[in-house]
Amino acid sequence: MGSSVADCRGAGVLALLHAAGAVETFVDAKLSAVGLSLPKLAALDRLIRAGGSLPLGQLAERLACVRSNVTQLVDRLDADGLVTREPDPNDRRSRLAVVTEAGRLAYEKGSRAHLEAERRLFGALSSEDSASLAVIIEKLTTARLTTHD
Amino acid sequence: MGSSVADCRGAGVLALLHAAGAVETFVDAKLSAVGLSLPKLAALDRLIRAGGSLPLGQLAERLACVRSNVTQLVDRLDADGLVTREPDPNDRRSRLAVVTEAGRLAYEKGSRAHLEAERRLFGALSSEDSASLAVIIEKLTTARLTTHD
DNA sequence: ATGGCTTTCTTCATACGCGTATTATAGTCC
DNA sequence: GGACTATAATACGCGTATGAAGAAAGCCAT
Repeated sequence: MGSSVADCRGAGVLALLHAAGAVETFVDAKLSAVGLSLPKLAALDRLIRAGGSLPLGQLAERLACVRSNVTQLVDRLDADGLVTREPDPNDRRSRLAVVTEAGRLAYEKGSRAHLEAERRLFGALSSEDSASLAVIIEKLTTARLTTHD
Repeated sequence: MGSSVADCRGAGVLALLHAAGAVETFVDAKLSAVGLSLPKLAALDRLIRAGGSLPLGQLAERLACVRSNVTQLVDRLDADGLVTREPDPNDRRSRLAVVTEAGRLAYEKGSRAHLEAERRLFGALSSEDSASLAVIIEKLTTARLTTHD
């Protein structure tokens, strides 16, 4: 992401976005040490969980983003040698993103980096904090939908 | 912004980033109705609070982002007619971003839209929730710094 | 005063997200 | 079988973020 939303005082939207931006920056910094970014790690994660390959459209769906975005993300992963594009034998319209060996390796390292970052950040929270946070996140994400007149 | 960080289960980093992305999307949607975005509103805010104008470097500092970013943001605000660039009488290296009348008007509307979005989102939270969130945000943003070895 | 650092802004390359064409392939219906 | 529609990937334009490198202006010290 990279929010830029500075301001913060109080616990309003801006404070939340600022904190999220800081968290993301922190995690991304850890990941960049192994040549990854959060979007790249997420893509590798979906591919590996799916058994090593997916049509780009499927990948887009699992990443909850638009197709054109995945096209570009896979371009970058391809340039990094972490995935390759191969024809889909079942549907000639479709192309498969396939994780390479280097991709699996990067995923291993990236996952460890991510877990470590998570421990650093969330280790500062008590278990009640974590529980509150889960509730708050739930409320915030559903608030928009219900007030969606 | 648009984080793309899908996954979410539990209250880990990914869930937090996902929620923040959703919140940002929501606020941005409200702002786009008045022709603004969060970065643009933030820039207008800093300029107006500073009395109507700032050198670009100062603006970058107050937005907590890099200069090149502000150059482009001011380009867009300029194109929108919300800000103009004027020479700094005190230092010819420097250029001032100056809010226009249209800029002040947009700021008024944008602020109202932002406040309304805030009410919608945070209205779903109890006052204990808000208090917890403030604490959590504080802990998360300082955790990184203290474990910064 | 001139030569050398610093500061200010801009430009360029890159990454990531969105939406909207456009193109190729598949499936369907007359 | 040929036209229509649905779907997959891509191309393109744009907003927002970063960082590196350049140009112009100021400052300082010899």
